[in-house]
Amino acid sequence: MLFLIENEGMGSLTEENYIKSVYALSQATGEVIVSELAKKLHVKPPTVNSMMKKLALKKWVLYAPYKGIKVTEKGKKEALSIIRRHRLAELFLVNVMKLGWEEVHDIAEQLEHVESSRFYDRIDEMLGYPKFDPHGEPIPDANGKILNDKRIPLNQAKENATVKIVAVADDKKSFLDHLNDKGLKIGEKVFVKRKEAYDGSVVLVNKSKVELMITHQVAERILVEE
Amino acid sequence: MLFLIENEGMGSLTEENYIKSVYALSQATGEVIVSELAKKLHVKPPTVNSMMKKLALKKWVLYAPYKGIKVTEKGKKEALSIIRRHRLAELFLVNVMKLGWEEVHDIAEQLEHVESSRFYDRIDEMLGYPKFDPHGEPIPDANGKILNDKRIPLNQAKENATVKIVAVADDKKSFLDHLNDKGLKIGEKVFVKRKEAYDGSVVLVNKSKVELMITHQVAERILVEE
DNA sequence: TTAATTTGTTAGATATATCTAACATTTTAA
DNA sequence: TTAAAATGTTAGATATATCTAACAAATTAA
Ligand SMILES: [Mn+2]
Ligand SMILES: [Mn+2]
Ligand SMILES: [Mn+2]
Ligand SMILES: [Mn+2]
Repeated sequence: MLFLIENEGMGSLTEENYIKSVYALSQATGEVIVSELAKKLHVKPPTVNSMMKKLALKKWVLYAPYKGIKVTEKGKKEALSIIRRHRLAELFLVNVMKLGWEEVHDIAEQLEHVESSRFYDRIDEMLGYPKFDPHGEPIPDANGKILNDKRIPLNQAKENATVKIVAVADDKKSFLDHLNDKGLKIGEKVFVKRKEAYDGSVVLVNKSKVELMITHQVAERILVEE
Repeated sequence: MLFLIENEGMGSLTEENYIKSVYALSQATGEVIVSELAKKLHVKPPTVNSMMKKLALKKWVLYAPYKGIKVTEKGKKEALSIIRRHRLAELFLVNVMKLGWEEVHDIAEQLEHVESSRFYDRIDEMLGYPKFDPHGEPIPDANGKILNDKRIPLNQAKENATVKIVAVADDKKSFLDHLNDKGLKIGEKVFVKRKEAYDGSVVLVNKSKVELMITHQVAERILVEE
């Protein structure tokens, strides 16, 4: 006889990574399609197909053949709990362990799967129940509530206006190394001097009156306010 | 065609756990046998058999049919590196994150597999390059050097002598909770009043002149000096 | 020293997570 | 509105890590 233990509520490391990506894509583009997920997770579409069937059984997603993927409330809660652990870990690595914001993401990808509420409760406490991670991303609270903000990508900011950098939409090392080189960081105010129509690049003036140019690729990953 | 990537030097989480156990058993009993490893890892003997074949291919162990398991220098180095990460993690959790010594082992079992030398170098640095973990176990240095000490289990200490508790040979929560109840901790000096011949229990007098009795099971897991 | 017991190995099955090849459906373009 | 392209699914294979059942070797007891 075969006993299938459903393991309600908990997920394998792989399942956790899938639901996190499903949630992230659903935030960006509404509907999630198999091929996008496959690209994001560096797997082939059939792999996504079978994993989505599995997550559908767990009620983390709704999945009908050829109809795309929708996250359920349950799946959203799961994703936010992982995102919370990821962002708390990143802030801990920067604020307590004094690592650079460009090197913490890969470590947090591992720490987010540590199973121990004591560990995360202490991190949260030591950091003073923080609201944002080192990249300016909001940290969901223990109930999965997350701040909904009105930040825009820098490439959508108006010309001849001063904006404040409040977050980055990418926390990979290569991108953050590039920002470090340009001297751009969270909290910094910059004046948007010109947006080139041809290639989407943006010319900024920083607080030391120095002019610098960033490409569209970079501008769309910098989130600003005002 | 099939390309087998040997993945030299690195090990999966499972392989890491096996070599750690092989090393631990080899320290305790010299020769490691399949059934002991199986018991320790809560798997069946055939599982150990096939994993040992795999580790033998990686040159972490020597393994001949019916001849038992021997750790190689390479395997020992691997094991000590994992033990180093485990013990650094435990001390970090106690000293920096202020968790109790009885609750850190299970978290360290997960943290020891985090792949990031930066993470462990910073922990080491923050702790001031410590020599012992919260349970008194020596922390191997980055080259795998580990202190070889002359501590003995409390049940082997002489009667009518004062000894200092320097380590515990078990860091599971149930055992440490028990020590917490008895008020016994690392650094504490106790007088060995009597060792019962019948059941191996030990009667101690603590520094407040209070008499307390511990069973053989507990005494053999407390390591003392002098 | 044979027989019983313990210990170890092989063979074959199961579960997870992945892949490729073939086929099906949906969307887009002619 | 068909044909082509893009996207998704199924079937079947591979790799890892585990198991049970059957058998083999070594150890221990009678
Ligand atoms: Mn991140
Ligand atoms: Mn982040
Ligand atoms: Mn431990
Ligand atoms: Mn320890």
